[in-house]
Amino acid sequence: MSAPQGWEAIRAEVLRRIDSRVWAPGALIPTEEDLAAEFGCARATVNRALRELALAGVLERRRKAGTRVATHPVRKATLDIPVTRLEVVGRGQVYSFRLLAQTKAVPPLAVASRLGLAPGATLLHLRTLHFADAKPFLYEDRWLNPAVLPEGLPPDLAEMSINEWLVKTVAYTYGDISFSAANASPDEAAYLDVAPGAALFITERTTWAGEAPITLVRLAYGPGYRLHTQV
Amino acid sequence: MSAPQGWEAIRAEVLRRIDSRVWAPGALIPTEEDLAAEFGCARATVNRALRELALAGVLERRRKAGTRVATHPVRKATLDIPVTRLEVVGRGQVYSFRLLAQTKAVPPLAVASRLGLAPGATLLHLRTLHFADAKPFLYEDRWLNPAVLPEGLPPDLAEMSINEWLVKTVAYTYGDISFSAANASPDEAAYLDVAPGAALFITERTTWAGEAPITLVRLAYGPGYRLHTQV
DNA sequence: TAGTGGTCTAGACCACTAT
DNA sequence: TAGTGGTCTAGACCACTAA
Repeated sequence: MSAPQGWEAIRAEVLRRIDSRVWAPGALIPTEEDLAAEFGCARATVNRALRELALAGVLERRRKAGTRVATHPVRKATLDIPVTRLEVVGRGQVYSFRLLAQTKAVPPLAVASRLGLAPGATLLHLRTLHFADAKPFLYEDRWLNPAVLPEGLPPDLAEMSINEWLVKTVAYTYGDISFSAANASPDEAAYLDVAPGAALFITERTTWAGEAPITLVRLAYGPGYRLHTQV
Repeated sequence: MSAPQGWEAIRAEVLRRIDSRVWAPGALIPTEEDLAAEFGCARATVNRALRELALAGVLERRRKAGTRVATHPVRKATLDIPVTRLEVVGRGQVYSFRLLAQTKAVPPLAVASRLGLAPGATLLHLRTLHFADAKPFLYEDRWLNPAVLPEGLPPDLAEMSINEWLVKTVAYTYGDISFSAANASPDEAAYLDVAPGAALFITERTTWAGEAPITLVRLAYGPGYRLHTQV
């Protein structure tokens, strides 16, 4: 057996009561103090359990108003955003990558404005193809702000992909991510070895270190890719 | 000003030290006890801050081994999974939907097995088209376990979509979600008013109440849809 | 204004694990 | 086995807000 102890047991019991409709959606549940008395523990322990459930979107809490079972469960799903190499290795496949192009260029206006840079600023433009078991897995198109690279690019890009080198070298404090779908352009189709127009899963990330933009990267995954999580 | 106080201030300071490379990736940081002494607070307060950062993937903690700055920041992104109606309304558009079909049917084997049901079990099959400002927004294909519906389907489906009625009626305790991309089938293209083969953003959810499967639903979003979050 | 959640404290014991 | 994080306690004060 491994019955949860402590705050996890309380979280489980609260979930059970919600599931069995002892506490219906929208209903007010007892105060932390009352629950602590019922479960014979400190209020902080109940607080920990209810706080986690509120974070997960199961409960809605407001001071003075008390705690309610969420009516519209805006469930929160937590996604892991792994480094590509580890993602491939985690599937039991062999990882490799190939740098297709590395240039200095003035980015499109949309890129510059997304990064909050003046139009006309020069960025590094890198395009990389990542492989799983020697099969194309991911096409990466990256714009990189040279100002955040104290020593320029690493000399040896054989060992480590740009992304991995970046996260070791330039810690970022803030970023945003979006997911969408797009039809493969002729170029992308050729790189990923799929039919032109195939539906690709697209991840776009922008990252910042404080006020300074670091990079904007677009990842195009071949057909069959799935991002998966639990709620 | 609104300088953070308490554990949030500690979290901010730790992030600052990581960002400024006072604590490099992979480095061991002081123990909770030491930090509590430095910041002049209780160890529990430091623990709260470091726990949040570990949850976010910024730190890696192990008993006895101490706390390290994550080398491969498997950053965690938190996504909100809203009810479709609220998603549309949240964009400032008018929401409506149309139930295209409602039948009892034996689902494909893949569906039955994903739900852990015996092959041959009969499920409800619902197909719904959701609109934003009278434009097709989302095509929904849902299999529903009738065993979890104590009173059958609601008589009036004009007010509330199936999904919204479900979450009010059958609280679920567990689910999983996956995101992918797919080319629009001829049917989907017709419903969503896009070209056949257009890249659609696909969300698939399976939900459970305890041991009982509730529903498996596939949502196909038209081109232009983006799921967005911050890290 | 009073009720409720949010957080902090000082101390304690325990669980895990590097050595 | 000893060091470190994980959690709990009993009590306190504060922040927010419904009534």
